[in-house]
Amino acid sequence: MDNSGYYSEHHKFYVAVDCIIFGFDQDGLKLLLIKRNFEPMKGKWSLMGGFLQENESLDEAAARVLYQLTGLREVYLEQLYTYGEVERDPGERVISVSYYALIRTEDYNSDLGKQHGARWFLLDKKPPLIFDHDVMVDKALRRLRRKTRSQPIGFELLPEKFTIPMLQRLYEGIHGKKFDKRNFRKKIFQLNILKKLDEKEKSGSRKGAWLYKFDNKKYNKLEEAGMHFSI
Amino acid sequence: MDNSGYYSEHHKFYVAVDCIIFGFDQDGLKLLLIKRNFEPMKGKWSLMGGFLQENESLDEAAARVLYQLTGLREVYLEQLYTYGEVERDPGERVISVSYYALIRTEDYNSDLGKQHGARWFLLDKKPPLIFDHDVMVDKALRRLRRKTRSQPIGFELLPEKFTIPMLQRLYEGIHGKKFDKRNFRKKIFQLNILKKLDEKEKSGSRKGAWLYKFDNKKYNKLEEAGMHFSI
DNA sequence: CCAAAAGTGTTGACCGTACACCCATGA
DNA sequence: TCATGGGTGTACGGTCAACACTTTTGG
Repeated sequence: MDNSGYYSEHHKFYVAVDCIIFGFDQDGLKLLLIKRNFEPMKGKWSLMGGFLQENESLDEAAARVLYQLTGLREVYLEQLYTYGEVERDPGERVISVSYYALIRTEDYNSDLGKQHGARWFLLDKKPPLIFDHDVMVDKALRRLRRKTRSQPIGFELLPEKFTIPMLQRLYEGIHGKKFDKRNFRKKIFQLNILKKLDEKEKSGSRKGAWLYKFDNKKYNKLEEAGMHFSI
Repeated sequence: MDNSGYYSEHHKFYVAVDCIIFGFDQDGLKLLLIKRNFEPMKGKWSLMGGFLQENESLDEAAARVLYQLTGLREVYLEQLYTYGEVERDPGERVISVSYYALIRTEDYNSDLGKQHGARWFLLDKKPPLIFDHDVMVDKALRRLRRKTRSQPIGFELLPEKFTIPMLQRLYEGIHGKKFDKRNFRKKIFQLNILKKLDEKEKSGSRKGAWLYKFDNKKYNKLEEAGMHFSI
């Protein structure tokens, strides 16, 4: 089918994906950033990004870019927003589609990261980023806050076995405020999506905290029913 | 600045915007659709769209496309999602950024519409659309539902002066269900964003219903304070 | 034995929802 | 006078937020 008659009247553009990569450990909620290795803005901190290729969808491009930096596949990855200001990239006109990812820092392959000059930054200690990347991060955080308020995503950021205090610290990191632990436990347990294990995590305290696993089966049932989780 | 060394390794793509245009009148919530006038899929119903040009941002392109069809500027217009499947447009690879708009059907210039073969369709009587446009509409409706649940957008769909029963019919159209009128009034008035006028609209009933205006000043104050409106 | 984090229940305020009758008027 | 849509108030139940003390144990 030749449609060059119609389509070819129009311009073509570079299309990129940029990934806002969230991670979580005992220090708090973090972002994975890289040192940009080409001009313009070479050497500045930046989100990990890459250009869309001919044979891949946007989702595939985002997954590829994420894989290149972290060695991870099958992670939580969601499209956020598309940035198309004419001068947003001073080098060339580039349309950038942003995605955010939630990964377990423990799974992350730091050798790959080193090759890209990547580093984790606590959210509130993040350096200024190039272009409109700060805006992208801000939007990602707002989306993450909204999503975690209505669905229990965020478990993607925790190790497979986790304690309630860890989960609470995660939610506090995401929302940037403290929650009452009695109310927090109440709401989490009401959802009935955790499986209690017969193990304790003893490194965080003398007493030790019980470990839990996320119960996918129960969660999927709940999701179909259309739950609401209000932290 | 010449960056061709880096950027030019990559492919370029056609980028389009597609507009989901919502309107509202006494019949209910409607969508403005056009008959596509070029191949592939010529003659099929489609969202109004257009290709991104070299000198405009995505937001500008969406506003231009909307203006071309409706003659309206300064309408509520918000980016939704970007579609980049390789085969989504069988004619050529096109990345499409979707936007949704809320317009007053009374303001709409139907002459321009006719030139594009445009027609309003009640949401639940919409024909099947080309490509992934049905998915776009579905996503737009879900976004509209979510937004109108937390912010009183939707007033953009009403004439300047409107009655509470009209407003309720609008919200019922958006959410696809009936609300109790006492509770609806209570919640609307609690927001304190309406100005009661000294006029009645008498065409809808014998008794007549009081007309109201949306009070922008009060609304803006409220919005800063971070209100929540739960229908 | 003590410091430090884990764990546990109750109450009051507010909000959402369900529900039924009178009002004004044109025909 | 009556049919039609507009307009009004209350009571119950559930959910959210505030709040303080006991438990465990390594050092």
